[in-house]
Amino acid sequence: MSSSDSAEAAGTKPPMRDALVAAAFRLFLERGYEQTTVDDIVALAGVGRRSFFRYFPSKEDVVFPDHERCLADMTAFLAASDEGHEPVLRVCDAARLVLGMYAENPSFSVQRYRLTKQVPGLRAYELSVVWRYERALAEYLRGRFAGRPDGSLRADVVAAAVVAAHNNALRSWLRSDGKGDASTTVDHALGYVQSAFGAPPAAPAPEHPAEDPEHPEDVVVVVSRRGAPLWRVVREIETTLGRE
Amino acid sequence: MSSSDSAEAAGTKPPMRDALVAAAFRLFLERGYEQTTVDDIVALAGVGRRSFFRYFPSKEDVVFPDHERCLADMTAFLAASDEGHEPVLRVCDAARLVLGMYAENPSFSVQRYRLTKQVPGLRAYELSVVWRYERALAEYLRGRFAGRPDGSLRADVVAAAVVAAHNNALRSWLRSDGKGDASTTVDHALGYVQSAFGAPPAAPAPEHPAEDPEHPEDVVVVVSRRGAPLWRVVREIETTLGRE
DNA sequence: GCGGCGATGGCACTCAGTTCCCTCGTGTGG
DNA sequence: CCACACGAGGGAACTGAGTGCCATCGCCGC
Repeated sequence: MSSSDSAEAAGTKPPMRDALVAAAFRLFLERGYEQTTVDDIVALAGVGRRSFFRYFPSKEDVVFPDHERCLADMTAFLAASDEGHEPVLRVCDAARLVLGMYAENPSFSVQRYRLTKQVPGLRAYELSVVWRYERALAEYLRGRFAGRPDGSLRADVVAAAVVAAHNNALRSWLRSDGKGDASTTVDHALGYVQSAFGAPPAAPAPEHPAEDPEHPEDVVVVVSRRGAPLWRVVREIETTLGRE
Repeated sequence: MSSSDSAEAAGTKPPMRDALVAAAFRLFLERGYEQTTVDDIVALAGVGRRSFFRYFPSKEDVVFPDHERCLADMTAFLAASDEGHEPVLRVCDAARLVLGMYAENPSFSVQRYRLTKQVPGLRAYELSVVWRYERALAEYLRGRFAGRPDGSLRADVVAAAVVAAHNNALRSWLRSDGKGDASTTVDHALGYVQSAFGAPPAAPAPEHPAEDPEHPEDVVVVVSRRGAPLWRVVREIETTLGRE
């Protein structure tokens, strides 16, 4: 955003912006989001009404004051990725970046979660924010999957799955008032997505001594194939091994 | 919605609602969405301003006049599903239901697509609509996956993947001005999701005579497991069989 | 004819968001 | 020292979406 540009570059934070966020959340928690007008917020913060809209293009934006910066961080993270990184793993790490932002201020995140949960307008706004994250992931994957058959489809589906897994873990963490360990939960959720799309789970610490990933001689598979499609074989193995 | 209740029951359509939609789209296409006020619409339709908001709770709703009914249809479809239906396959069929609504009026769908593509407010609104579809799918899957480990996570991820695949195919169809066959495209996209989540692709016409899905005796798998995770085994089989 | 009653129109209001202009402090060149 | 530009903030007035309230009209049963 325009405000974070100069602020981030100079390292100084505009006190007015923070004052507006603080005033807004006090009123939102006291009497509810829709019962609070912008005039109420600026009156409490002691600033002019016009200044509110200088810092936040809409009333909803004050609820998500740092998503613009986080989105920029994620975009930069993905742009800095090269061919050496496994694509699905990379977008999972990008998702972890977002989780980190939530985990920085647990109490603030929990308050906001309670707000967005019960205010339809804020839920809709949050959707548009999440959509931009998902688009960023999908765009990155689209570039990495270029050439593969159904590259664009795979990119969209994987991005949606990663975002869904991230949000599932995040919401579960937020529902527990930010008490537990967020990264553990999200690692597990993203591991499921990675396993579903054939990518290795994020370094699950090999238990066996000196296992060389180049020579998977500890995996011996004998398949007697009589025309069964792959999904049938996979399901057979899943039930045989007893659910991963 | 309130209006479609009585209309659907009686089979008669309120002419006023349709007149408002027609007037709105004429103006939206002529001078753009944001350049058209609700007063313009009601003036062209020859009705009172208050009546507009009786039929459409917001200006955005007039762009999606039948999604409320479609969402109800999908909910009913899922509610009518019993244990006999494979869950992932079932939500894919539910997604096809939505596609059918778009395919009913190709020209209208294409016009709306062009509109939502370039108006941020409409894109945000469409997200909230899509979100409700996704929630309906996820709720259904949550019920079907109850008991499985990570049932809620799987439900969210699969629902998101199905919606993403559906939207990818739908948008590709809309970009081609609704010329090609929409269901073929979406079948292919949903087939990818089904294969990714171990569910059978949509009835790929078994080549072998009288294959009984209850007795998969034509699949013989022998796995010598020495601590390898499932994804390694699956990858091994994939390379062995040569990519499905 | 009379009294609901549902659908509609009309008016006034709130509030988000924008436009335009003012003020004030700060620096800068003459 | 003064004039002037400039940027941050303040504030009045405006547009437009959405709501509440009430009057009106047509229709139906009695």
